[in-house]
Amino acid sequence: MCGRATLTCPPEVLAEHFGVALPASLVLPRFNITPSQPMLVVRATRSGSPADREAVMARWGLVPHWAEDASIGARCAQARRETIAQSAAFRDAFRARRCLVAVDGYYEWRRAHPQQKKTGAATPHWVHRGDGAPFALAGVWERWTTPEGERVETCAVITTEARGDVAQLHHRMPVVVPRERFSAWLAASPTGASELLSQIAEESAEGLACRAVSPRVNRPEHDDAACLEPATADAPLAPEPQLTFRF
DNA sequence: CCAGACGTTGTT
DNA sequence: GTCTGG
DNA sequence: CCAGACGTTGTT
DNA sequence: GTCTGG
Repeated sequence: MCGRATLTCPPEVLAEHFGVALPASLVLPRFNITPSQPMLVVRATRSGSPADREAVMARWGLVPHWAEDASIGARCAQARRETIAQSAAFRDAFRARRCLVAVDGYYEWRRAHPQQKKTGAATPHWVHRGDGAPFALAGVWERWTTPEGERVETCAVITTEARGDVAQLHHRMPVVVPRERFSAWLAASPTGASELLSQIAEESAEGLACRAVSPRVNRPEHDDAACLEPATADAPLAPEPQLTFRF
């Protein structure tokens, strides 16, 4: 879950919402952001006050500082809330390098029936805020140095048990940080971060809406507004339990 | 002591 | 089936 | 997350 | 880098 994302809102909306200047390398709009691609992340500045933030682009798929090659990043696009504080790959970042991953939606694929594994019958859904605002996924970031000495910034999104109506889509969901908790999340002490994360996770479904969209988004090279087209109601391969436009 | 893992998803 | 690339 | 590849030799 | 398994 949460293995694709969107960032389609105007840059001035993003800058205002997160209280940052946007990096020059940010490309907008994005309708199909995949793991391995740059994500917009907001973090505390190196020596600034808790409210002092900066935005940078970080490759989606965290690579721990001790990794010998970057391949582990392919399996570290998400970090489980339940284990992040103990896991070797994520715990350092969780203590010292938490961030906000800026999105205005993410995709969730839902199979109507368990039997539909190889049949390509998973339907993509776009999860977004009912009010259309961008929002923040709880994340962590790392700086990895290649054998050649090049520095690469990477990030991961934290997932938790699905809450509320989003649970109808999937049993996991990203942790969503409400705007009033931005500073607390970025500034929490290493010990306080776990407690805060649990609190934030409980509220993660609030304000989210969802709609079934075109399978066009399945292909990572499709990065355009057609990905958000509502799924055509005809030719459903299987009856779906009532779950449609918005919660 | 050294060697080897270090992660998530989903699916059965 | 499993891994890599996007 | 899904899509697509998944292999070797030799020869041009 | 650090922990677990042998």
